[in-house]
Order: sequence, then C-alpha cells, then structure tokens
Amino acid sequence: MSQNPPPRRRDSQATRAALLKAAGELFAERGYDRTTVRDIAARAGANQALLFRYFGTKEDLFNAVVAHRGMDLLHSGPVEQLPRRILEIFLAEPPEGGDHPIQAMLRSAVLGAESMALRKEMGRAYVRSLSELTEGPEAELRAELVLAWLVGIGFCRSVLGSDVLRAADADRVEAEVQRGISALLDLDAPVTPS
Amino acid sequence: MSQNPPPRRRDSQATRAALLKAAGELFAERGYDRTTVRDIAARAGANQALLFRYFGTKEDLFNAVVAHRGMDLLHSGPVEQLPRRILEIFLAEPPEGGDHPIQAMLRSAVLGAESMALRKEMGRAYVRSLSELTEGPEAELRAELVLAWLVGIGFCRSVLGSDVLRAADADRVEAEVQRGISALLDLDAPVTPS
DNA sequence: TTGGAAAGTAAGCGACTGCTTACATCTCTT
DNA sequence: AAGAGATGTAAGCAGTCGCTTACTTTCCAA
Repeated sequence: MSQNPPPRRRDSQATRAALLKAAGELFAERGYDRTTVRDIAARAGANQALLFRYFGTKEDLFNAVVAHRGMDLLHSGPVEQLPRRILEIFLAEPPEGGDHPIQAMLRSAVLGAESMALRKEMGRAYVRSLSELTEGPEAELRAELVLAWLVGIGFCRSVLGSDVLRAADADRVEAEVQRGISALLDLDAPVTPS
Repeated sequence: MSQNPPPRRRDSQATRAALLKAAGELFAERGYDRTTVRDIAARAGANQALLFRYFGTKEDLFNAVVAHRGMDLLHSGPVEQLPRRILEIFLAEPPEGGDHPIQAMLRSAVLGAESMALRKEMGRAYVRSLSELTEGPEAELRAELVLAWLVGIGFCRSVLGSDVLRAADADRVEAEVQRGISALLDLDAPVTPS
C-alpha cells in the first residue's frame, strides 16, 4: 500500500490524532461544558490554535470524537453480545474503557442541533441492531428500552456514583440484567430457570 | 395556627420561593452548567444579588432545589407504584412534570462533593424503598437496576431525545417496563400472562 | 539552494461567568 | 415620628471562556 514516510518532526496527522484522543478522554471524564479547549490542547501537547485549525469549533471536535469511535462498539461483535459489551464499558474501572465516546455523551448535554442529530443517529443505529433480537410490533420499543437500561446503568454508575453498582461484581450485574432483558424480549418464552 | 399577615410589597419568603422555582425549572431545562444565575434571577423577577444572599452559592442553590422537592416523589404513594410514578415524570411532556429535580439531576454533572453526597443519599433512599419489592441477597442490586432502568428511560427520552420513546404511548411503555421489572424482581413467580 | 506552503506558536480580544460591594428604599417597632 | 434592620438595586471586579490574529519555524519540491 503506502510506503512508510520517515517520521516527521512536524506531523499534522499525529497532532490531530493526539487532540482527538485527549478530547475523547476529557469529554468522558468531565463532560462537554467542563472541558476546556486549553485543557485538551495541553493534554495533547499541542497548541490550542491548532485545535481550531483542524476541527473548527469545540462542538465540531466533540462531534468528531463521537463520530470517530462511536460506531466501533456496535460492530465489534455479534448483536446477541451487544448488551454485554456495552455493560463492560460502563462497569469497567476508568480509564480502561472510561474514555469511550458513549461515556462522553452521558456526561454532556450539548444543545447544538448538529450534535443532537449525531446522537440521535447513533441511538437509532443501536436500536436498529438491538431490535433484531426480538419480533413483533413492539420490537423497536423494546430495543429502545434495552438500550435505555444499559445507558441508565452507566449513568447511575459513573455519573451519579452509585455505590451499589460500583461495588457489584460485573458478572452478577450482567446475569441480572440478562434475566430482565430476556423477559422483555422473549414474548412467550419462559424465563430461564435457575 | 398563624393568622394571615397582610401581603407585603417586600416579601423575602416569596422571592426566595420564586428563585427556588425558577432555578428548578432552568436546571431541569438546561442543566447546571448552562444555567446562569442571571437567567434564574430574571425568570424569578428578582435581583441576582438576592440569590446569593438567600442561598450563598449557585451550587448551594442547586442543592436546595434538589433537597426541597427531591423526596416528594418517593413518599407520594405506595412503593409498588413508585416505578410508575417515576415513569410518568420522565414521559410527561414538559413543562408538566419537566421541571422535577430528578430531571435537573439528569442534565447536570455537578462535581462538588456536597452535591455528590446529596445525590448519593437520594439514590440510596430510592433504592432502599425499591428493594422492599423483592427479597434475597440480590435485593439491593435489583432495586438499583430498576432505578437505573427508569433513569435511563428518562435520559434517553429527554436528554438524548429518542424519537421512539417520545412517540410511544406512556401506557405501552409502562406495560413493557413492568414486565421486565417483574421478571427481574420476582425470582420464581411466572411472568404475568397476557 | 530557495521559495512557498504547511505546521506550530504567543498573545490577546471580546464576551460571559459567579460573586461582591456600596448604596437606596421599604417596613416595622417603639 | 424616628431609628434600625430587612429587602431590593446598580454597578462592577476578577477570572475564565471560545476563538482569532499575526507571527515564526520547519518541511519539501523545484
């Protein structure tokens, strides 16, 4: 493919990536409003003027973060395991998976129309996938409820700081959630007996 | 009791209440960071200096809002109907129930230790009540998961702006959620047949 | 070697933030 | 009626914010 060019002392692609990474981490840690462009540039080891040259606006940068890695999780495995994969991100101790754009979205109430549209689109994609796990006219609503559950667990755990969820073993949580999800999705199937 | 004093042209209690109400509405609409003390004072029809005289700090005012009406919902009826009552707040079209402090908390990622403690305490109170609905060693975890579900629904609906949840009939949502909750809480009981 | 574009930097602008201060006005008690 | 405390007001301080500008340094092709 492309031959490796010698590493440059000045590499716009590298600093762009560094800014993107730092922004993702900080947005996930503090949320949009409490993250400063100066902080982002500092963590990236770059000048803040470059942030605006490469991304235009703080909100554009936020959207870039979300769009960049937001869909990875969705396509990183079979749909049946999607709830489990989402849970793993939310229950992991930061910063292992704590800088995921989903976490950034939980902490950010960005008002801009563009950001809202991006978030809605992502939500729809997840719901569309999850709705494959059930049938019937309520399939979409049920998929939305599953997503809402996972989101709520992440929110209570990492934003509200629930001690119960923080102390609980991830496997136990997942077992309980799986029980509820199964009951919600399987119309006639019996609840999995213990 | 106390005889009605004639209405004063200057009434500190009234303006205090007006500030509290305006703050509750705005925090619920925009979240903590995007709400300005000037906005609060303007909506309350008061001078912003009074806000600091009566409440000390913007964050203290936030805590006052949460503490003032935060526990009403919990004690407004029997525990069995608590999930339904929470859902009604989250699914109501604002501003009917849209200015509830719970909604304000969903939109606010306040970092102060005092606010965090207040939120945790409220969460624990709700979990303690909800855990009466089930038994066994996992009771607390299950109660937390129920609360997380309701919170997640509210978050997806009013912060992320989910179209599915916005368009769905509240009764349908509640029926589905109730099914999942029952399965989660009742260990051996069968799922309520249709 | 050199010229011009790309990459990086320093400094600051204007607006807005939470909060304070110094002051005017009202209300009630004596 | 008068003094004092409660209530309301106008103005501004100091700091931070997102973003821009004018500039220097590096890189690479010709």
